[in-house]
Amino acid sequence: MTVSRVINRSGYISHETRERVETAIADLGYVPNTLARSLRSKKTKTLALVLTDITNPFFTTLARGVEDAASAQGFNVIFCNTDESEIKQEKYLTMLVQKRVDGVLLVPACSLGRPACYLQEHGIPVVVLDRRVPDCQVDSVRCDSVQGAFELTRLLLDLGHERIAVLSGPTTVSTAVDRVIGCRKAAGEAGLGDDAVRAYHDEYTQEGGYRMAQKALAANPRPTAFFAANNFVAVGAHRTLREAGLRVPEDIAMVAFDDLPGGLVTEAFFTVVAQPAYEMGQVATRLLLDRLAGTAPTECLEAILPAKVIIGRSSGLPVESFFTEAVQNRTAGWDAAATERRLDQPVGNQ
Amino acid sequence: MTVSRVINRSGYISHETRERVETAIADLGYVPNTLARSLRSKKTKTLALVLTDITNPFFTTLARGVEDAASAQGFNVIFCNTDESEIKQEKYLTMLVQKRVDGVLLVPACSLGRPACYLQEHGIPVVVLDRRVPDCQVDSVRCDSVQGAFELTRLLLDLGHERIAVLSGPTTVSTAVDRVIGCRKAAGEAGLGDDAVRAYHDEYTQEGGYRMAQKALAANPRPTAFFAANNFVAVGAHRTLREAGLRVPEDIAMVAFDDLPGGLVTEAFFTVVAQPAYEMGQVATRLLLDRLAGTAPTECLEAILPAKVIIGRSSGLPVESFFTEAVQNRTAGWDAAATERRLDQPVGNQ
DNA sequence: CTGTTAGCGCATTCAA
DNA sequence: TTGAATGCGCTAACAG
Repeated sequence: MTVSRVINRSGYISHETRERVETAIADLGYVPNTLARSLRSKKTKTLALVLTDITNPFFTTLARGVEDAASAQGFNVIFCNTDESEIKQEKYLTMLVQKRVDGVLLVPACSLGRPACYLQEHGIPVVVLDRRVPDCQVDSVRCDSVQGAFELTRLLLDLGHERIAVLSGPTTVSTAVDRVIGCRKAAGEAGLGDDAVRAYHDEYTQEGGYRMAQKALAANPRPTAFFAANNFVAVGAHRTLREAGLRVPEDIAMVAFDDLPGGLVTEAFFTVVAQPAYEMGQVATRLLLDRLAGTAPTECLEAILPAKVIIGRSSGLPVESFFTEAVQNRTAGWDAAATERRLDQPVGNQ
Repeated sequence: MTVSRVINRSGYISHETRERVETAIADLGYVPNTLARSLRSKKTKTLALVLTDITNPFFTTLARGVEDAASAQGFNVIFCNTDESEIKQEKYLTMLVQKRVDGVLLVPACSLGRPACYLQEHGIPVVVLDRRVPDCQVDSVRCDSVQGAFELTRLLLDLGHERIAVLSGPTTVSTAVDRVIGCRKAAGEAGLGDDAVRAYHDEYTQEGGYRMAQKALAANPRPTAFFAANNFVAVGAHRTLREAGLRVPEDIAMVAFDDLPGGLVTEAFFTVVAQPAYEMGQVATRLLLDRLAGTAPTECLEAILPAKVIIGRSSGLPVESFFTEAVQNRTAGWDAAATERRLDQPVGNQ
């Protein structure tokens, strides 16, 4: 119909017919059907964000970044929680292919590349978020976990700690592995033996943190500092310490990965490496949209965003904050300027 | 094609053709197109959850309840953040009509019924969540804010407080209004004058709480207790108190609406009325799905779920917890058994 | 049990 | 500047 032209402002239309159509639309309460449009155009204007748990404030913030960036270009976002389950993840991915979403932002439930490749094989562009997937050529956006853990550990070493317990996540998750590596690296460079750092692995949850902290406390000699590899783990570990009657930082020092948003916490208690979650979401989404638009370079991009150390009371250091030095950006010039501009602003507080 | 029959397991198919089709599907990497299916069947198997801010743990938890209940029946969920803006809300609602979602769960950005009616006029069932909308016949699921505020205030009154500052949300939001009413009601019944309760209104954010607390502190005589009408406000108000060098609860007692999830907080600091966010999402979604299935009764349902008082250190009371007595449920028998079964379990911790 | 016909609502292409 | 024809991929309703 001519109606289509009116709605999409395409082609030539006389003022008269345009108005006639517009009043008819208003009278009938007509609303165009996106499904039919998408069927025809093979574009859904829809992205998907597949993540492990929207309940985690880190992902929640990231999700806002994604949604804001997407809706700025008229795209909608479907959220999918995998709960770190590969079964659920697979279920969601096939669903997304069936729905013909234009692109997917994926926080992989495991460290394998298959899921991302699966989408690519079906012609759906993917950006992997937060975690590494070694065996797949795919765009990705994340922070440098090794570097962040390295700096956080340096803090502890400078304070004289020589027995550190790393309470980390599942060994299938790259961030959990990398944060242990970064911690060990710092201890090694400080000339400490391998037994200076003891690593524990469990779920990235409060319960996991609680359990790992119990195990760590049972070690002899007891660690003098805890390194929690994520925010939930930190909270769980702290509960263990409180129940054991141990004070932080007087009896045991703590540092952690991932900030808690300012809306949730009255004061900066934990010393953390805060990842720029909102910006990660934004950058990843813009990259994905650039891919869809054909604006991005053909090779596969990898954006490593800077994290920020925020000193809270838990480490025993005087309270201040600073950026990590290592601002890697291997995106070969892609939108780097815009990205870094954003990152001049503080990325979190606790 | 016969293919359709194989995929949908509808009608009769010989084992042989079925297998032939299935191998072909596997060979070709064929994936059915949901868009075309929806266009034909006029069903998208998609719900939408429109809320004000996914960053708030209350809504985050609610969203999980929605997603879990929806995906249990094969439905997907689109999330939309309105940031309390009616403009954004309207934009999203028209988008959802265009997308022909099967149903909408709506946390209205304002207290008017228009948005809900708009959807209903377009044949999309709606369940309103968390807030009242007086001028519209629509299903709704929420907690009793008046009752919750009443009980929380009673706690303060029992401790001898006679000057209470209610730090509430925007006057356009029903919960913000109701929580003030409940507080006033408790003071009235305790025989206190109108000046015993002083109400402040601002945004439901940390900043809002911070500002309101500053104003409240400036009053002469100073209030002896703060009632924060939501979790973010509580955190902001607490920051004000800390900056003013006032201790909680020694110098000023605090109670608040909305729990902070266990994963985020190491100990129960705030005394709160915790709303069963996850269950609210679940109940609302099941109600909506029952509507879609034609299983729900024809009249308009209103489910008022019980909240739970959790005693933390902030009020100055000994720490324990109990359910509110008032478990209203005006859902006329609808799934009430299942709902209440769920609610026997604790609904939050902090 | 299997295939055919037709149409969901839109936009591309071509004709008027 | 407008309209008519066509097909996106699927399934309801029939035939075979």
